[in-house]
Amino acid sequence: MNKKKSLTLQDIADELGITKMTVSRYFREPERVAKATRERIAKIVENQGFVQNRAPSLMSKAITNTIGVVIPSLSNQVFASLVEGIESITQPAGFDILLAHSGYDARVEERKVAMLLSYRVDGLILCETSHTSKTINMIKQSGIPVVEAMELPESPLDMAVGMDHQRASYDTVSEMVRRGCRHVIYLAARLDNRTRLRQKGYEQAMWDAGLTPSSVATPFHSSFTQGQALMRQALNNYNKIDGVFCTNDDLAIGAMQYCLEKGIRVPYDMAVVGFNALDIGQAMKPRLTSVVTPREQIGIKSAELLLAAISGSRDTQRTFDLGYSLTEGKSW
Amino acid sequence: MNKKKSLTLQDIADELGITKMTVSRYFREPERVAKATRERIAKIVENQGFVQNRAPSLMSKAITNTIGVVIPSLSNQVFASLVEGIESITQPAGFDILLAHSGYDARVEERKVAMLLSYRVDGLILCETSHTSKTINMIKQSGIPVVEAMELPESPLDMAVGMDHQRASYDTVSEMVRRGCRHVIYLAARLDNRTRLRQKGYEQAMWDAGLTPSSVATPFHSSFTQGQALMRQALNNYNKIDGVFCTNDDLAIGAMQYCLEKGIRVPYDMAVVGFNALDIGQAMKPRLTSVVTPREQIGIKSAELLLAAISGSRDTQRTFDLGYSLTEGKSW
DNA sequence: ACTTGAAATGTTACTTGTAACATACTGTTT
DNA sequence: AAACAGTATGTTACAAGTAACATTTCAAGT
Repeated sequence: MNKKKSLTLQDIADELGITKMTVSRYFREPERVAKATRERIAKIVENQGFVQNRAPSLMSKAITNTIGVVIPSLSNQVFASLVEGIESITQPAGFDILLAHSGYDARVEERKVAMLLSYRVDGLILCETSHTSKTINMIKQSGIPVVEAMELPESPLDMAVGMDHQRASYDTVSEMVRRGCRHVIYLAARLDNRTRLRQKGYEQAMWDAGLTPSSVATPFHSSFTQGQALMRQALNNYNKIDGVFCTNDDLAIGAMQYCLEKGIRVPYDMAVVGFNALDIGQAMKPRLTSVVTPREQIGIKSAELLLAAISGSRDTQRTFDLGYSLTEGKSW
Repeated sequence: MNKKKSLTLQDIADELGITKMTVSRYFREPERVAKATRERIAKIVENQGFVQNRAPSLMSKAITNTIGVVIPSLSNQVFASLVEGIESITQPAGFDILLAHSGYDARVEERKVAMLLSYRVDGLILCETSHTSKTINMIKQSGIPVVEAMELPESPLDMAVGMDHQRASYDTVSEMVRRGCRHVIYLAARLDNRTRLRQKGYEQAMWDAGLTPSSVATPFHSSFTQGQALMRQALNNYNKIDGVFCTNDDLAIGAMQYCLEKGIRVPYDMAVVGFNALDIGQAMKPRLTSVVTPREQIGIKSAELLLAAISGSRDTQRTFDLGYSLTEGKSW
């Protein structure tokens, strides 16, 4: 079974003794086609499982009604919510999403952006702020609008929607200190930019409280078992820890489990705080305290801005801070 | 900043006083282009961030070097591994992946398949076995090869790679009984086909052991908090439970946490077994016993079969069972 | 000097849907 | 009967790469 020569508008037109133009109209402005003709076309389309070839309209039309989205990971609830937010806007607007993932690697992002641009997407949403120069070059050349989602880079490529990770971190760690923690350690996995920003906020908060920041990191990407390992390492390296601030909930859960295993009581002996407020943290005993990131809102706002820019009506504001909040659990 | 009229091969050719055919060759078979010319083209491509328009080649070439992949969810480690497996094969072979997600909904799958087919992908990998008739129609019409990954449907659309969920379930529950469980309850979230198959296996194992199966289900999609809720419900409804078999690890973790909270000791008072063997289960105390699904292998095999079929060399075998194993934790 | 052949580049026609404009046909109004 | 509006459909040219074949160029072999 080879790839068949696919059915075309012309094939349908021939079968009905009309021209492909009428069939083309059937799809784009059906009310312009006589009801009888419409039904005859519909019948063939149904029976034969006809799907239009998108290529010619990519060529002849300026707008393709597609946007490209590059997320770093396919298994992170954070980006799932982000994409959900995006789709809630793009789908009713008749836009398709081409999705790609970069594995947190700027060179992979470059490859994926090139692929998306080869399909002449009308806009891009990226979830990272560090890009290769080739990526930047290609995007500039294409002239399409871009939203960088999640962070608030100092000089965005174009537009940015996100929150201030460093500040969220600063505030949260400050509150840990206010609640009595004196030796808070920062646990970090593979260092992407958001991890670094959160670390900065943590360090600042510690210095400002007259305390000394210390962190434990792993080059592996974050996971529950890495969280365990980091907690073990932290306990080995430092002997007066009374709190850990984790770059995300995966690590926090792992850390909390390790404490449980070693008889370290959370929060009495050890405060554990995470970032992102995933569902898992809510199911834990004790319930995890975590920074809530407005990821679905970020997706919605990003898509709205992008569609506005595509249709030519840009906001003068380029950067949108959607803030953050906190789920207060029982882990601090 | 509007979408610019994008740079074309012709533009580059004009700038160098050659024809676009030579520039086209530069991309497809660079060794056929004189070194000097090659370098002149390269310079422009680099400087201007040129990206080829894919549309014309979608039209003029039979093969597009792309495959479409539809996964049900963007936040499930299971499908992340599957896609990783797929890409490990397709990328070195020069194939791009167009990714879409269906949210476990056959009508959304239909929309996404239509979108992918409109780009004339050379093959499809789907992760579900229940499709709308329109989906089936469109795929049949296109004539491209399809792999259904994860399960082993009785009559696959085309090819299938996966494992026997019912059997894995049967064996695992049988082992729970052998270890002394007498009142095992099945916990299920939103009923997709795999959940149903696992339930069947569970029920069969219970009947075969002379025991009565009972289950607790929720229409919501699975999550850790749903796991807690289901465990609560199970304990309310049935008063002699000594084990739960969960349709996946999310539910199992939630269930285990609920037990912990209520002072029910796992595994002494209650055995908890999950499905998929995610990292989180390994970080739990007690470590979760779970069925290991060979998802990366499924991805690899699916991609291999698909690429083989695209290049015209099909295996006679249509269905591939990659088996399963078990991580034995401390939760049974 | 002449042939040969391989390397480099060019020419032409084709892919399929769509914008823009043109035409045919119907029934209604004056 | 002529004019007209409105609906339905048709005609033509075009988008940007590529397959297939054609041509040019130039050094090597006789």
